[in-house]
Amino acid sequence: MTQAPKISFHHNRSLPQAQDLIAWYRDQGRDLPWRHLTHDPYSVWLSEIMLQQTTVVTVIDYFHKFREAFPTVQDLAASPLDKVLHLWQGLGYYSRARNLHKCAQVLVREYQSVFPKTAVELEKLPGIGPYTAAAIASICFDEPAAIVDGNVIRVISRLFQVETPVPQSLPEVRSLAQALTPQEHAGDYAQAIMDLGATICRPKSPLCLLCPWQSACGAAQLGVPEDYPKKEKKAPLPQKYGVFFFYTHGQHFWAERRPEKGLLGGLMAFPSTAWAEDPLPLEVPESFAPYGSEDLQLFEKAVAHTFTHFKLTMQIAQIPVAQADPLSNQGQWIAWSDIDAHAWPTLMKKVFKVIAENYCVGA
DNA sequence: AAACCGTGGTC
DNA sequence: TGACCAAGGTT
Repeated sequence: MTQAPKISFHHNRSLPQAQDLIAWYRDQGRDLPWRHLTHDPYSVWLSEIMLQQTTVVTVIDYFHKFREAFPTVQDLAASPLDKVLHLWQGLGYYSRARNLHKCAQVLVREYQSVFPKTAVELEKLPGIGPYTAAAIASICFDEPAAIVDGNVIRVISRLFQVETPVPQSLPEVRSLAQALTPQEHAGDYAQAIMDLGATICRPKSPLCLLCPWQSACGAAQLGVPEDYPKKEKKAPLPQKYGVFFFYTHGQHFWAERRPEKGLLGGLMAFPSTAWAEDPLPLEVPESFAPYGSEDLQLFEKAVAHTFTHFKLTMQIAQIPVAQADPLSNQGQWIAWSDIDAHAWPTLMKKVFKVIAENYCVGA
C-alpha cells in the first residue's frame, strides 16, 4: 500500500449527531414568523411555498400579507385567482401562486380543509414536491422525512466531501440526508439543518468555528469548505431583445393579461414584439407594432432584466391613439391612477419607471 | 430528463 | 458588473 486507505482519515472524525445540531438550534436558531406556527400546517405550507428559491428576508412581508388577506385555507380557496396573483406580484415564479390557489381548492373540496399528515400524501398536492412535502410532514407532524434543499445539499456535501457535482450527486446526498435524520424531533432537526446552512455553513465564508458539527466535517478539517458542493459550470445566458408598445389615450394606456401558463403567466404586460435573440432594426419598429404605429416615438432609454434562463433588453415605443377602442380582446385601457389594481411583474415596473422618467405630457 | 420558471442581494 | 445564490416544482 503506497497510500493510506480512506478509512484511516475518517477514523479521527466523529459522526454528525442530530442531537448536537438540535441543541445548537434551540439555542442559536433564527426566530422566524412561521416558527411560532408549527401547529398550523396552513401557515407552514404557505411559508414553504414562498420560500422555494426565495430568501427569508423577501418572504416575511409576503407571508404576513397573505395571512392577513387569507386567514384560513378556506379563505384562500374562495378568493379569485387575480387577488392571489396581485398579492404575489414581485415575488416571482408565479406558477407557485397559481398552484397555491389550486392546492387550497383541492384541500377544501377533497380533504375537508384538513392537511394530510404524511409526506407521501402531501406530495400528491399541486405545488408540493419532495422537499416541501418532507418539510411540512416533519415540521408539523414530526415525521422523520428527510428534507433535501439547497442548504442540506451544501451541509452534507461538506460533511462527507461529496466529490460528485450537483445534480448528479443528489441520490447520494438524499441517502446521507435520510441516514442523518433522527426518528425523534424530526421537525426541529429539519429546521436546524436549514438554519445551519443559512447562518453557519453558508455558501461563502462559512463560520466553521461556530459549527456544532465542525468535528464531524471532512471539508472543514481540511480547511476547504467552500470547495463543496462541487458544481458544473453554467453556460452564459442568451440575450434577447424586443420592443414594448406603449399605446396611450389621454390618461390611459393599453395593457394585456399574459397567458395563464408560461413566463409571467396571468400577469399584466404591454403588447410587444416577440422576444428574439436578434436585435431588432431599431429604425423601423413601426412594422412590428401590433395595433398600428402612427406617431410612434421610440424612448431613448431601454429596459434590461434578467430572468432565470435568459437576459432581456426591451426598447419602449409610445404610440398615442385618437380613439379609446379596444385594441384586442385580451387587454384593456388602464388609467394611470388605476395601475395598482392590477398584478404587474417586476419587469413591467421597470418599464413604468423608464416611462415616468422620460414621458412628457403633451410632447 | 433537461428546460423552464423571477427576483433581489452579494461580492 | 457579472456570476452566483436563495427553504424547488412542473413538464
